[in-house]
Amino acid sequence: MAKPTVTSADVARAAKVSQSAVSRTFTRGASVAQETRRKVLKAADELGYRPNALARSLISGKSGIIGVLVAYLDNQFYPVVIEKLSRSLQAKGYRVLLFMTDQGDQDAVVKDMLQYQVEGVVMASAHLSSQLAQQCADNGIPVVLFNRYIATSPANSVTSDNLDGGRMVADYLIRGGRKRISFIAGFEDSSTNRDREAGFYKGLAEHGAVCYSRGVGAYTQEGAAQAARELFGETKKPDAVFVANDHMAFAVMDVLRNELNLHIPDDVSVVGYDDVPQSAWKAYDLTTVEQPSGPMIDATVDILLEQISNQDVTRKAAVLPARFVERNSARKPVD
Amino acid sequence: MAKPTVTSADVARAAKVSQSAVSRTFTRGASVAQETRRKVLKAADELGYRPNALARSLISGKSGIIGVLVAYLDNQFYPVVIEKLSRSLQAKGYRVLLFMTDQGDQDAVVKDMLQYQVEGVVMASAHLSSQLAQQCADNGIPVVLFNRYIATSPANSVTSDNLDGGRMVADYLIRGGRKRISFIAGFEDSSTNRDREAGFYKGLAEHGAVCYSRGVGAYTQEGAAQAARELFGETKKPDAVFVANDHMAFAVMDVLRNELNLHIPDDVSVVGYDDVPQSAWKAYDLTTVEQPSGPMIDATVDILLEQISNQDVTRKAAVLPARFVERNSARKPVD
DNA sequence: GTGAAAGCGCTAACAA
DNA sequence: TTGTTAGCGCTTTCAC
Repeated sequence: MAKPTVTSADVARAAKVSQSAVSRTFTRGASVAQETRRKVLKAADELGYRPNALARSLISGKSGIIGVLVAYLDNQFYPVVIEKLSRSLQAKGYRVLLFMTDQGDQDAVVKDMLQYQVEGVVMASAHLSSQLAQQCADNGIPVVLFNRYIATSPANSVTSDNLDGGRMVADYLIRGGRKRISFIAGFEDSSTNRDREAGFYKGLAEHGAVCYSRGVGAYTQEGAAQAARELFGETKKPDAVFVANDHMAFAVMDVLRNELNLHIPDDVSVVGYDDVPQSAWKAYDLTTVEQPSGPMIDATVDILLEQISNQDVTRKAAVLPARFVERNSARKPVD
Repeated sequence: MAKPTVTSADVARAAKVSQSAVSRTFTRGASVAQETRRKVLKAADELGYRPNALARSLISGKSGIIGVLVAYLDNQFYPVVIEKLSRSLQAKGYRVLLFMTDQGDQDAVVKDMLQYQVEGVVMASAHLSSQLAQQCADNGIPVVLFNRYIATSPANSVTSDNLDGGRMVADYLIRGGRKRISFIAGFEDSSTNRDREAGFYKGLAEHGAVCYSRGVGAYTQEGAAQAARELFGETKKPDAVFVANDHMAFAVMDVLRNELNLHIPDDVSVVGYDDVPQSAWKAYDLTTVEQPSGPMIDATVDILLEQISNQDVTRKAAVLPARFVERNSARKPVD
């Protein structure tokens, strides 16, 4: 288990060249003669040399690390995002330093990221004090708030058009002949929930309708299940429910079917939001609104890389179009 | 957007102490006088100083970074693992450098991790050339193969008792009165699949039974669905099927119910493996075998940290007990 | 194209 | 306890 730590100096010695020649050989775009390069690579290979990225970062001022902050991975939307983000960043030559964070320790986490000289930060944490993004901005580090925004923050944001998405849901349910349409919220103070709910109400209003009843699921399945039990415990039950995300919608469907013996979509229409992979699973076959995670990731990476290279610090707010995905958990409009 | 990069020297100057005094103040366990520490902290706070972790790592030889390699996050088992692993490591003062890897680029990824001076590596990638783990071992970096093992590798491994798990499934199905019991495999060359399958056959044999038919799903839902269609396309259909993981089992259940109009568990018993969160969702209510992800992560972190601090490089192979989880996708033994 | 020399920001002896 | 002094392994002028 020897770990002799081969350095560029060792390689230089073996190849009988200067240490800088070794450095140049491993630096893209440096001018090295064919022959020198060959000698260096040969020696490096024999010694098992690998450049120390930390030392390189120290002097170059570029760590090649992007910090990613996530609150939880229960909702499959986030694993999908992490996978795509990670792959995209890797392809561009960056690495992901991943942090899971609860509300409590966010401050320490951001501090830690900063110490590791991350070149950019992606925050997909639901609760997010606007101060944290500010802290990064103060250090000149670009931040992208993913799937959330804070109006007062200097941070960039990438979201999908939750307002329009909510509106589409309302429109679809009304056209499907629904009369008593309810809503189960996520976190009431999250931007995603606010926009989806506002768009939903607007859509109802366009048809002269209003929301029949309302519960709060706090983006958890237990919360959503409980909210469903309450909303459907009334004598005059809703005939449709818009749930603020798919993750909660699955729990709602389970309660409606298994505890309340309601038939979906005949007795009640259920619509979710996100279009996570499970929505397409036949046992749920959930009508929902797609958040285009691919394009959202692309936008995130674009903004980040651009702000890392340029000093352009214009605040960007990308809003990608939402797409209604019709499946079989909500009664279809007859038209 | 100034980014003046405050260094310890700047703080020293402001606090009128030496640069080393600043360093000591930010080094746990160093001896600094109350008064000195106070002055330093005050100056640091005013200047907005944060120690550069990269510089620190360079000299201390400890990066505080653990590399984590994952192949894909479709199967919810892995997001759960990543979340727990990440939280546990953070709590112990380490950070996670996350890499998604396909078969093709594994080599480059490991090279990259090594360059970043990771202190340990967790590999949860399904296909894994034993050579990679070897490479890390050569550099004296502890490696834990998570949920997989390679007999010929010097790497540690943490798994659950897949052999016993497979055996329990066979036993349960037989005791449930099943006669034509089939198996849908994952990756045939993965250790998880090999052990689950071997244990399963052994369990059948103990009752004098054999496997009725067999398909391969390659741990994908499409593959599993196709395998199910084939196995159940025969005139004499199976009356039970053990699917090598939950992720595939959901797809199998969907095919059985929606395409073949079979009733679960009356017509056919389905048993999965992993006990991912979705298994408890009522639409599936999948009987399965739990892999204890919590204890598995604990073991992983323990092994890693111990080998990082000690030079004890004894190869460890932790095998945690599996637990049968009875739900309602398989006919229950009457006993 | 190449080598010498000067650091990047920090920790860790070593004296004082 | 404190300051001084070497570097950690690398990139990057700068002459040659």
